[in-house]
Amino acid sequence: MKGLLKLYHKLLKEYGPQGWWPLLRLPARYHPSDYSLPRTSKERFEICAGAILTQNTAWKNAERALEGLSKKGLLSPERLLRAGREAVEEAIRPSGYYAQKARKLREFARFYKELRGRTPPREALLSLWGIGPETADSILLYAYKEPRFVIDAYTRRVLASEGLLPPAEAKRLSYEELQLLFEEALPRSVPPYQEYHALLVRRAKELAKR
DNA sequence: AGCCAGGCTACCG
DNA sequence: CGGTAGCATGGC
Repeated sequence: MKGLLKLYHKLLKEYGPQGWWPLLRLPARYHPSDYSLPRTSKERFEICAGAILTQNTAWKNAERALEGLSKKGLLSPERLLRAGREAVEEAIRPSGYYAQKARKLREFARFYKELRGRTPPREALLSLWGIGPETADSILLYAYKEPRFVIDAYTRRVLASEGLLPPAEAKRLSYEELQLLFEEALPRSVPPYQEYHALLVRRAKELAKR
């Protein structure tokens, strides 16, 4: 689908680089045009945790949960595992679904530790409780810099509103089918995958304002 | 005062 | 397979 590449350039021109994924230690959180992050295992884990905490949740609330974990010194796999379930739930309460997300974080933490820095296969991520396709691909793309295009609810809306697909089609196509469309339309490279996904979210938010 | 937010699981036909 | 209830808090 050729229109996909055109849309990318259009959105990039209109909004500029978005600098995803946000990190707590950066005052502005976002880091446009800096594709060197994450640089440490700590930052990598923070991205993974954020990907879980933001499931069906506004980023602002996910960020509060991350800050809650950070403030209590729980933002690491070891500390998450050592802390009690209740302490984790309490720290992440603002992000909602706190009981489920506490379990997801702790199960992911065990998995993360066993990786010892290696990049997980997508199938391994998907086999974890609480990690679906979008969360897995967000982790791979932003935390591990693997070229996997992330599809979310916004993607479908923008495709339809930009006239690239009939609304019924945008809805009917599976996650993997949509992902393939984007991955075939773009150069197989991490920065454009990161930017395009973030730009689609940006666009969808602008759209929602009216 | 509802509706929605950077989903996923479990269970249904 | 596709469709849907349940999970929960905070912003608008």
